[in-house]
Amino acid sequence: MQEHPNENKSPDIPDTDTLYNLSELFKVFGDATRIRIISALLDGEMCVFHLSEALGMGQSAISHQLRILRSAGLVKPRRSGKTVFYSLDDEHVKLIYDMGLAHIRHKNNEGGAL
Amino acid sequence: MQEHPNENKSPDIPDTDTLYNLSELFKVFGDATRIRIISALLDGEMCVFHLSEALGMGQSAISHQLRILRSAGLVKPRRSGKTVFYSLDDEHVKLIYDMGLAHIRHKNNEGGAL
DNA sequence: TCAACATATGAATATTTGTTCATATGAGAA
DNA sequence: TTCTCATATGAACAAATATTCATATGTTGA
Repeated sequence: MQEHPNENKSPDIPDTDTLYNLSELFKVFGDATRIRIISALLDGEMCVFHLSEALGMGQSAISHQLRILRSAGLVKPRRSGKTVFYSLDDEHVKLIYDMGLAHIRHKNNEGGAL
Repeated sequence: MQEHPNENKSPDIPDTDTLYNLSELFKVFGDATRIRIISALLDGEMCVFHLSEALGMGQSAISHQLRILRSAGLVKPRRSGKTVFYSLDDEHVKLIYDMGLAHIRHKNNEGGAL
């Protein structure tokens, strides 16, 4: 036996279909506008108009991106009168977001050392 | 004042530049070929030829994608004679990958319930 | 040096995708 | 109902991107 950190030699390779879905999920995170929306929603729900103001983009562009985020199950809408408030659907969203940020910062900090 | 659930009003919103880099990171995960490469490398290093065989794709396509993965700091090469072995650069890669899988499975399991 | 092999790279092409513009849907107020 | 406001949607265009083909780089062995 070896004392390497990763003991689980699981040939747990998901099928191609699952990996495709996984790539589709990350693709949703892989756009600057959508990430900015997610980032804005970390502090709580926000309506479409407010989002478009915060990001300095047209309402239509935001709405289109919200639809993609919604289809992916990353955000969910709440209607209140004429306005629709969006919020993160799931704690996983924040976890994935934070994990990505951690990676970036990790890479930034080793930049000078290597 | 209102008593909304999210009290932590942390204006910890990263600057647009950082969020752009974050989206670029997720964009790298957001391709089926690259995710399959990452998935294959979870079990250990693999050479380019073997990877192209495992994925049933041309060597050039794999090489192109490996370059993207390498630039993003997700995989690293190790040369041994003529062959180059690739492995995951960083534990974060597996963490992000696993987090994404967890999200997908989570969503699949709530599909019937909601 | 030359030949054979493994990988990397560049150009070209086809597909995907984000934004804009115009318009449609839907809710509240009069 | 009709007007207005907030959001959603569809079409069109521009930009980004993955794969293929051809070729270059670099290593090993003769």
